[in-house]
Amino acid sequence: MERITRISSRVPAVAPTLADVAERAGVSRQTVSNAVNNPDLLRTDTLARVQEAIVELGYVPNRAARNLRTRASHLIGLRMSPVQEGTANAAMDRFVHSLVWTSREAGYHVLLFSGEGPDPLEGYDDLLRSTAVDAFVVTDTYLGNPQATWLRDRRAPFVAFGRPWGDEAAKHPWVDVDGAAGTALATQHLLDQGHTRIAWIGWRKDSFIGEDRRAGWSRVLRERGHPTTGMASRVEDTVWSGREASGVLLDEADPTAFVCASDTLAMGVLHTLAERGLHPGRDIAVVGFDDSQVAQVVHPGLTSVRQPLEEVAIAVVRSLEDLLATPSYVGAGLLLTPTLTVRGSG
Amino acid sequence: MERITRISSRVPAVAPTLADVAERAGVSRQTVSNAVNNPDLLRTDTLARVQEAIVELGYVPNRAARNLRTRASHLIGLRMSPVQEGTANAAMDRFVHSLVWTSREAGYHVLLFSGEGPDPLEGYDDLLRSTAVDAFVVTDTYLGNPQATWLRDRRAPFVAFGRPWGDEAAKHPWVDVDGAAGTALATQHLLDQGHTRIAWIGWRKDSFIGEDRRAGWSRVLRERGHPTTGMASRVEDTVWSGREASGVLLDEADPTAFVCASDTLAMGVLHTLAERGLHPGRDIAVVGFDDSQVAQVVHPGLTSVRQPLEEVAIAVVRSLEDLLATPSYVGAGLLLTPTLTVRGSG
DNA sequence: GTGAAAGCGCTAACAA
DNA sequence: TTGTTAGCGCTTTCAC
Repeated sequence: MERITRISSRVPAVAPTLADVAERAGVSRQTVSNAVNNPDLLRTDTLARVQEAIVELGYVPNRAARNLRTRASHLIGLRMSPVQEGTANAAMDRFVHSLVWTSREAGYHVLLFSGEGPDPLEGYDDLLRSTAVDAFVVTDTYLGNPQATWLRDRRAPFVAFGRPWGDEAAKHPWVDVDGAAGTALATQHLLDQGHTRIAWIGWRKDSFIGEDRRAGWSRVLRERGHPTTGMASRVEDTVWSGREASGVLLDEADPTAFVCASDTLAMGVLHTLAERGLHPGRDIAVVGFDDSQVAQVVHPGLTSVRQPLEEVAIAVVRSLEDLLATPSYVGAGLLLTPTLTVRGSG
Repeated sequence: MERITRISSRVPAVAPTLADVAERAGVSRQTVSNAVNNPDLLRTDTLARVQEAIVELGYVPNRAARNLRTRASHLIGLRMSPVQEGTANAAMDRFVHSLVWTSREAGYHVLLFSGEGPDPLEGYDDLLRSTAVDAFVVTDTYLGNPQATWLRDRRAPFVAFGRPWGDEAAKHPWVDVDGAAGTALATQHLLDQGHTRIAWIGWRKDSFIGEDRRAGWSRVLRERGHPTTGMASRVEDTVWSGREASGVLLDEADPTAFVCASDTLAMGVLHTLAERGLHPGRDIAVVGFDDSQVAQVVHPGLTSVRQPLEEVAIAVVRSLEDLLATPSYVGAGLLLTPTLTVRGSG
């Protein structure tokens, strides 16, 4: 049975199906399917014939049909949190890019969804149960949210970018960046420059990540016998807070350098310095965290801890593949080490 | 025929199907389908009974099956271009956020794919022909790329964020932001502040967008009889270029203000000012374009033209709905007007 | 190594 | 208003 006539060789009016290819190649539909998915099963000449037909017809497997049959979508769900205006949250966007790129090579695409509304978890549920996605990449645990528990209860396959803070017994796969190692690197770098009075501006105490990053700073200073008391401030993650906190610290603790939990806070420090006629890097050193675009373009360049987000994405996708394999495999959590990008500010 | 026993009421071992709901409600599968998709067709009491069964069973329609049957995926494809390190390209990320948010309300999700490789268009083709996405949102025409032609030839449904530069006869739906209006706004703002020698730093002449933005600046100045000759520079979109260009202009044209085609270039101007001990906003005014995070956090705040990306996303999704409706409808291109966010730099 | 049969879960078209 | 039939395009048995 012939299908609808092609209007042009380049743009068929109707997409060819397995059956079309099979007819053309003189084999059964099943053989074409095998040629696509298990080429090893075919005899070389059969395979060649089928592949030729595939090219001639411009056949591309229909995803919906395949998804229906295999009960998989080859889609990874990623929830986009609302934009944070006024902060330098480069990490998320860079991570998305890396994830898209990496997952492509693994045969996955990234499905973005926004998780706003009464129940932030609702989006996950629908997507999963409607078989729209195979798994999720969760970045919110990164903020200390215990939603991993919820997802596990729903048997939702997911890999977290961020440790299961406060739930060390968690059994889900995760990848994270060692914030303490990053700030230790930053602090060490400042010590190497001759600074000894190094202040910390970080987040409020209820932030696991904030405390982690703070730990790197305090550990290095204590190890070297330098003061930490009175040298630290815990504030909101805003430029304004960074500006305020650095002003107070400059007045009261006489630091010559600042390590900050974020580029946003570091930018706040730069505000204070500018207002006081001090030059970052020359008079006072400043180090931020995340190596955001802001750090890259501001004068004279903001030294910043850079998370290896490309590697994170690779590890996340690898964990995802393990998780979705049969049998499913969940490896140990992976902690990656950030680097320090040195620029003019210190 | 009873299905596999549920393990718990909350997490069924097997997702319920239409048939399960139908059996439970004592109706046919089709009626359940109607209850979900065309509730108006049902008698009130039948509808109620079916809905009750849906809730009890926690039924969620299987997307793959629906997609196969309806030949639609309710997915919008969006290509992610590689990250531009060292520039303040906030627009794309903000737009993605807006698009995700807006398309959700229209029942669409956003599928991200990366278009790298030998043929940048390959990704589009596969996605479309495999019925993975219903349509694309194309942001690259935004840079003047004529790939719209390619997509049209493939009969790929798409809406462009960006005018069909150089192809005014293009028939595809598009939404764009009036760059000239934005820079006109910026220039006018500077004139209102008393500036008369206002310099331009923009992109190379082969950039349609760059020329568009430049036109707003030059038009306003000419209208008011202020000089433009020797007041403009066309460079690469890098901080470094902005720094260089502003240095030269300051030396040779004696401007008191700069309007730039991007925040990246504006940041370059800030570098020059910092190096010369000049204060942005007080000594020299600087206006950028895009209202990036950089503009928001840098000292003393960078005045910048802000694109209404939320509105763009809304218009894009609306166009998409029109395009995918039957019969398909393509309205006129829509040009939105940006606003000016005034900060310390001018 | 290849083919035939069956069915994934859903909805368009029609019949009742 | 509701039910029946058929089939979307694919892959998983299981024959041959």
